[in-house]
Amino acid sequence: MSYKFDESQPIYLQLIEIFKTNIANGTWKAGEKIDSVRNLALDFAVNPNTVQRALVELENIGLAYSQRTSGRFITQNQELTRNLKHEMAENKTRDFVKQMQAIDIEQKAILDLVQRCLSLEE
Amino acid sequence: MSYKFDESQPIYLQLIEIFKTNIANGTWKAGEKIDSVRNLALDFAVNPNTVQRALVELENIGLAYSQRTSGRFITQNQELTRNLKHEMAENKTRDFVKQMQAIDIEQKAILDLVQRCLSLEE
DNA sequence: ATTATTGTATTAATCTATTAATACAAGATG
DNA sequence: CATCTTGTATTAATAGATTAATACAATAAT
Repeated sequence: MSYKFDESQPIYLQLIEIFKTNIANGTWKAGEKIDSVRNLALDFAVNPNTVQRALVELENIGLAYSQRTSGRFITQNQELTRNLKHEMAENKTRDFVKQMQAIDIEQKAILDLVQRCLSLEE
Repeated sequence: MSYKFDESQPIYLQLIEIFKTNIANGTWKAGEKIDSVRNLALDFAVNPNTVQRALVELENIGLAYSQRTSGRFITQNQELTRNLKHEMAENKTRDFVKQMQAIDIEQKAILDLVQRCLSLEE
């Protein structure tokens, strides 16, 4: 694995984002077992406590649960994982539009930019 | 003024973003004088050193310059301020699209979301 | 039964962002 | 000339994120 972390943000927050992304895009499926804290820490080359902190957050929002000795799992609740994807998509869109409007980009120009960016990848 | 800062990122980085936004959207025009470090610090309710740090960054990328005792100014170079707007717009678009693709949203869905978000504000 | 692996908890150390308190230099202002 | 306002620099203190080194509890694996 081995990610590059952004220096401008705490690693545990970036881990949360990565984990949520894994759930949203189906890399981590509902009910599936997650790799152990220690292994994840090795993969991401960070301290186990940092991973632990991010995973506890994931539990707090109901996306995962842990079983003391058998490991940690993604929630069985497929409703939740599906919602996550939509929520993330809508939040990111809202943020994006807000930022574009803050620098005074017109509606049509926003759509054009997105379209152009998408068409670069076909 | 008085902004709410995000706890997930250093304030000086958020200040840089705010200042760049001010330039990009024309709030701070090319050649104009900026408020003093001390006043900005009061406005944003942060330490003068934090403002100073952000402003030095602004100078490093050529968007501002300081005159020892008369104050600090936005660059006279209108080319630069115009470019800033375009660069920011393109970067934000690229980031946005990347994030949306990371959570497995299809091209058409991305455009739909943006369009829906924009139409909510007319 | 023993061992290995799991999550969890604790405590100290380190590093960095921020605050805070100043001081200095230089030009503008009165 | 004296004072005020600039930007700038320095140093110490504080707060929070991260690392580090362990230890414990419970259960799965052997």
